[in-house]
Amino acid sequence: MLGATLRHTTPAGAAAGRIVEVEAYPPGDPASHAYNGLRVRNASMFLGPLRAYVYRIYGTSWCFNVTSEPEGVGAAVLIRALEPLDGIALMEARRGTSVLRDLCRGPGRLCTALAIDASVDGAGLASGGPLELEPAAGPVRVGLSARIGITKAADRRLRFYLRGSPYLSGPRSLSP
DNA sequence: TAGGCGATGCTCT
DNA sequence: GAGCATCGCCTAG
Repeated sequence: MLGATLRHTTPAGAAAGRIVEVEAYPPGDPASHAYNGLRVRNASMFLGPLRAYVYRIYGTSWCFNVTSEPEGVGAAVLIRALEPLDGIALMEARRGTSVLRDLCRGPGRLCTALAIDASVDGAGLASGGPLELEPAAGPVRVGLSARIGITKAADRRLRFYLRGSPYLSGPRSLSP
């Protein structure tokens, strides 16, 4: 996932960014929304690989995940931050800021910038559709750390980021 | 940069 | 009724 490009095309235009930070929520993980089995809310996690799983958090923000396991197995990768690439004016308008570093730094912010909400929950990520995931162009330098903002299984090192990227979320100390 | 806090809509117990 | 895979605004240093 790291280094891949996420693009969302809407009637307002296209917006895209390079994925620089993710967190894994694998099968059997107590912190995963799929841990307690298939529910209405988490149904998209069980659809098979490369599907969108979108949910609302704290009543105010959306979070975007990409499913990662075969159909029937609930697991996903949370996209935590992007490096803005295309449609920057559109993202600035949606976010209400022109600070490039802040456009997609954090899971809720990148959803606002790309206009991702419940309407794309369960959608496929094949090229040609409104939501697209383009593979990384080349090798990337990966760092890892504990995940941010969770309480269960908080010690597992399942947060992955592009070393040296200025577009990472969380405190600097977490991304050496 | 770090820490506190309110807003807000679910799901689960 | 509690607890969140968060954010923006504020203050202190």
